[in-house]
Amino acid sequence: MSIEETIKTTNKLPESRRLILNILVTANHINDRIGEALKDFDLSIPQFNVLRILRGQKGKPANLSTIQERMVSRMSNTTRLVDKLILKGYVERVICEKNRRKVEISITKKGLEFLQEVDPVIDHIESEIASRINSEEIELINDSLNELRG
Amino acid sequence: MSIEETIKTTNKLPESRRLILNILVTANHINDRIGEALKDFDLSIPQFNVLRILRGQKGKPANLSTIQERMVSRMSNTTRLVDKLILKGYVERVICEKNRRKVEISITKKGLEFLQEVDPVIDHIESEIASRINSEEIELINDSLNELRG
DNA sequence: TTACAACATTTGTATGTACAAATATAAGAT
DNA sequence: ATCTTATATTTGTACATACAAATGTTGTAA
Repeated sequence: MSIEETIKTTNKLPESRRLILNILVTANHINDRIGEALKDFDLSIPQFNVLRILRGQKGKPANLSTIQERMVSRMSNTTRLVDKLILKGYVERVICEKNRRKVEISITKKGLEFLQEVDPVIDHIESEIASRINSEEIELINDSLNELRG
Repeated sequence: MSIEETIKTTNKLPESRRLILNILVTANHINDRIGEALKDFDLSIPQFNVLRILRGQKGKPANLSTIQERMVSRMSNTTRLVDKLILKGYVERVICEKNRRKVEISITKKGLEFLQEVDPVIDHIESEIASRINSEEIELINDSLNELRG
């Protein structure tokens, strides 16, 4: 379905706007699907991303600014986001000995086990979406999107 | 800059996740830029989209569900969003005579004039972003993204 | 050592959004 | 006419997010 059909506009859009709208609408579509799947796990998308970032640290704890710069969507309150994950027992927070301004955050065993449950569900959605186009097309999009971000 | 560099991960990502992340990160980048520009006009992105939808109606008023289905990102409280725009004098709301369940919403003269001020700023951002790739690439992305949404 | 700037996180407040329940109207069935 | 179901919007409540100010910490210069 074309972007015009999707947002039900009959107006002729300039090339640049068509592209931008298409990216935004597609991103929303993806977020909707992933967000819906995560709901079964009582997890928001930002929470899920924090957990994946922490797992990617492979044991090495991360501080708040590290998490923030790796987030897919930058957000302004990582403190409270991490609080939620601590309440659920998925992460823990220790004040850094060397630099007491910093806080070391790491994923717990429970968090890792939980992620292992969630992963296949999300992987499945991501694969299903991506499988609609072939590898060459994927590579082309990736290259172009990298350019667009400048 | 590759998606891996952008989100600063050293882990090898599967092709599908690279694509998905790339779309999401690029969409965030675009939203950040547009959102920042709109801040000068005291307008949020959803508010801006509602105004553009109403202008697209070319005088014909729209009801809430019409607005909702045309929104780039579906949202669950169009009533209050419209309230904000009414407070600013950009739109007006009239209860439909024929079907009193429906509400007819239309953009005011002030709203149209305001949009004319905002438009060139947003157009400029959209063109600047899109100009980083050529028309063929844009068309390829558009086609592929349409496929991805299924 | 004190003072000051830079840094890292946290908190307060306002605003935005999601979801479900409530309201109101319309259309059709009995 | 009354009851039920479907439709369209609004409201209540909880939660999320943005932004700025506040807190606490470190390093450095007078």
